[in-house]
Amino acid sequence: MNTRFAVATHMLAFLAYNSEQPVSSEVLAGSVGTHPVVVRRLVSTLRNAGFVRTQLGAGGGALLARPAAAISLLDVFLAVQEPEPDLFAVGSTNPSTHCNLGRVMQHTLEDLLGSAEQAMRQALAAISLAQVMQQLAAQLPADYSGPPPAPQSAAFPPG
Amino acid sequence: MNTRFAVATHMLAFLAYNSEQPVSSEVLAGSVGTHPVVVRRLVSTLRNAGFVRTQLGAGGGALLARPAAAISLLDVFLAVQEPEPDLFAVGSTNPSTHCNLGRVMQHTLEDLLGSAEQAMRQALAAISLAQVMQQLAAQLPADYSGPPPAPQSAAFPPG
DNA sequence: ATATTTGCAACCATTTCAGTTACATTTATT
DNA sequence: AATAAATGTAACTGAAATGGTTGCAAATAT
Repeated sequence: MNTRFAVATHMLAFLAYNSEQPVSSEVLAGSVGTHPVVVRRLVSTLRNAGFVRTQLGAGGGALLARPAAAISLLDVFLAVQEPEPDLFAVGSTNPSTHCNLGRVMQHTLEDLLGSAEQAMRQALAAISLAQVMQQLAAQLPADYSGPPPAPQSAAFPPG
Repeated sequence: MNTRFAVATHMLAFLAYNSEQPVSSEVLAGSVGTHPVVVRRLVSTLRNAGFVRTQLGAGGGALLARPAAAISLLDVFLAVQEPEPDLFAVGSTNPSTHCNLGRVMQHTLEDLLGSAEQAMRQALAAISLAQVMQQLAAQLPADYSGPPPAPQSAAFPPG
């Protein structure tokens, strides 16, 4: 799997903390550990999905577009994965249509493996960005574990 | 994701049906829709994992090494994926160690997303190859839906 | 005006993957 | 003993995906 889901979640968490003002792609890239253009690509996707909004021009950047409690990890997962990922790639196989087993195998696997994928989706749906923040706060040093710090504070210096 | 899991499951199901005699990589490749060498590569993996055994030489091929009820789809999944797949690729990100959020994000995501992956694994663990066979039988034409047909029958002509 | 920043297209290097070729080895059959 | 059939494995290939990078137009704050 690619890193987009993990990176997108990381970015959203950052935005949730710094919810006061726009965060530039450079700052986000610093925290996430990638290139600003990579960040902008992902932000673009998240903007189309309605999770963030962006401000152009100097002092611009990305902002969370809805409360962290209103974004589930399943939302994020679906937004950043290419259309219909088909987690187990059953659809990418080419079973023989002349072989009876081959003919029905694809359908059967889609059924059975689909249930496993569904389980994963339900687990992701049960986690909101707000919960991610909570878990993060519990692991941050004591002086940062409260609500979002003052705008552009040193809490998250762009490494 | 790659197609190895789906293909391996297809192959195992084929072997479970034709449990009487060895099945050649060519026949398997015919049903699965790939190249015999690709089949042998996968068979090699499944053999190391203890799911199939193989017979060298003329008339040789692959055979199921244990009852279909004793192979879960999680077994197959784990055997066929490269070591520690890390479904969500959290470990492949490089969050900044200078940014407090970056520093704990990886750990937090591994925790939270790990629970989703765990849900998927449990769902896979709950499905045995025998169940796959059952579901297959239900979808095969009536004359094939019984127990395994006679050895080398026309039930699954290698397309 | 100027500096900052997004948006986006284009390109590149790396990796992964499945398909393929080639060939040594093993074994059944005659 | 000879032959044919089959596995085991290494190596190469082409295509696709992925993430990084450059470049530049457009927007906007100062």
